Amino acid sequence: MRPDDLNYRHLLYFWAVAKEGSITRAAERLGLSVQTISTQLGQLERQLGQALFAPQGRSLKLTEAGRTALAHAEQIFQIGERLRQALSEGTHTRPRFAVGVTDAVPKLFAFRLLESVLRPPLAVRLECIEGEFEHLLGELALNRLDLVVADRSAPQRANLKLHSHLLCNVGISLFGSTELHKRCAGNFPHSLAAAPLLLPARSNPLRGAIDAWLETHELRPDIVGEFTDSALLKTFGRAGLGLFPAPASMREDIAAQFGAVPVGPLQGVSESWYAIATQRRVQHPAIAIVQAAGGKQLAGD
Amino acid sequence: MRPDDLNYRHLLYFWAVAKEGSITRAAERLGLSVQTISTQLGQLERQLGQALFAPQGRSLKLTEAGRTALAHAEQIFQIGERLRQALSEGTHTRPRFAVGVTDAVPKLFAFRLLESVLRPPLAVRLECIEGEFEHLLGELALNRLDLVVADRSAPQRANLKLHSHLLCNVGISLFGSTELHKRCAGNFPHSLAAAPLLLPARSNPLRGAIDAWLETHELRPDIVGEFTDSALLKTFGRAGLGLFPAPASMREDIAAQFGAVPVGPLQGVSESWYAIATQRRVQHPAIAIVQAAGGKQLAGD
DNA sequence: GCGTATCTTCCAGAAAATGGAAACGTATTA
DNA sequence: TAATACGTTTCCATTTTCTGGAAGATACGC
Repeated sequence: MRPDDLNYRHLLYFWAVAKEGSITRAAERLGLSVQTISTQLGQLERQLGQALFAPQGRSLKLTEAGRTALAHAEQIFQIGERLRQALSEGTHTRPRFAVGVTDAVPKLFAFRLLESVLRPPLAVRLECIEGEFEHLLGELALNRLDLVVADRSAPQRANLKLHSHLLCNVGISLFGSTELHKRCAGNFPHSLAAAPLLLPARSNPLRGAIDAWLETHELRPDIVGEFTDSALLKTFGRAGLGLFPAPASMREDIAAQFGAVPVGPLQGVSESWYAIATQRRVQHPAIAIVQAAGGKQLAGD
Repeated sequence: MRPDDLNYRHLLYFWAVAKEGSITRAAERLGLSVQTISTQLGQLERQLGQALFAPQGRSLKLTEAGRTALAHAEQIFQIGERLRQALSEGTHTRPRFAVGVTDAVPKLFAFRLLESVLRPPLAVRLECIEGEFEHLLGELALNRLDLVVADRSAPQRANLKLHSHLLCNVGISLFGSTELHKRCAGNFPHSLAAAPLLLPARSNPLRGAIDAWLETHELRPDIVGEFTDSALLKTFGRAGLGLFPAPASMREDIAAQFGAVPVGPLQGVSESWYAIATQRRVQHPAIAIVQAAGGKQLAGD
């Protein structure tokens, strides 16, 4: 490699830093130490003969040259990622559509959202990945995912151009087996005082809203379980181990699949689901379909 | 860097090998040893999990996966090169147009070919590079040049998609100072038997044609100098040190600039100039202008 | 001011790239 | 058929580059 050739490893680190907005976060995402990134970044700047970042307080800000570099790097690594995928998936006829879904999103909702992209005219090969919200956003940034469906919108980070599209906002009720319903339906919500409850984990935005709701109603129910995965939560609910929160509008599905009925509404508590994508010149055609499907479910409520 | 990330250095070497058609040539161009390239290529294939090349006799042939990889690599390194240039040239308003010109091309011809791109509507910043034919083709392959003007067309190498456009074909005469003209113009070409001659170097295609012409006429003139640079050759000619070959149609220019007049035509000897470009989706707009300018000079002859 | 968060510099150990030597396989030539 | 030329691959010691611990510099918030 000639000395004046671009060092693509350095460029990759630069790209990560630019998108994450800080060396520290980029180092985390790349699984490297900050010194390493800082050093390589310095080498890249020295080689290019100009600064890509300017110190901005205790963090960094892209220079004009940096913006140019970022725009090019974005393209380069997008193509690189496509190459990696093209070679790893062999010669499938169906185009790939990779979606990350956080645990908290009801499987049925995700299913209805995504089922249509499998059918013509798109007929993609759907690749579904579950995982931590932050991890999924990382994969999105690396162009390894086309879309993330989550129960929260994306934090706005500098240069990481994410677009969060609200798919659906639903009111939440507590559901329970018929037995629990018998015990708790009367005098709701005061009947909850001694009721067993299955709740989302604290990392889940819905959990915060439910905790606040319990607070206002001065209720101290017996929290018997916490889950990140909404399906697992409902499976425990099906066994009658506790009341669990779920979208009021999914009453029928929950009755059919989990044998549970609404015990009472959590007034003012709602859950939102978002489709999060990177802003690209050419969006994956399946994204529009998914967004439309989200809108339909919203209208159906 | 994650272990399953693309190694862009390896990809660069693969790209060079694919375009050059052999590891040996790629190693030469990159200034590395064959073992190095071979090793890295092997690593890339192992990491991707499939062969990019298949042995074909004692050389290599792209596999289907290799063709996919090449197409992507081509884009990646083209963008990388644009980035390098965008950053090195700062914020010029004029778009860059980089042309390689081999020594053998008369400067005046090159000038007439290229002058129009400096003027509106294109108004590019012209970057002229002289050098060995092979070296210039290398720069072209690396996308560091947009066009090469040379006295020969490009050899057809596998995967190195070059397009040679014939600009001009001109008949050659021998020119000389008025003094030499006096000595040699009578009884041409037999008068050449004892005449001092300034000729292009043996690497030049025109030289082959001239040698053949001398052979057929059974002439053994006194070759006093060999030059790769046609301008330097003519400068010696101007000093009266020998007769020199030049396009018959440039008579007036040569009289004005080098004080030399035609002594006699080399029947059947001609020189061609070519504009050589890589085949891209979007050609540099200046290339069309240059090709048109070449056509005009041809018409004028 | 003091603790904390962030980037940078220095340096030694770890990892990767590199090329010399030689083996191997295939085409060309005698 | 053998000899030769050409091109790739493998082995391995050397060189270069990358990496992260430690410590220093600078900015922000309380």
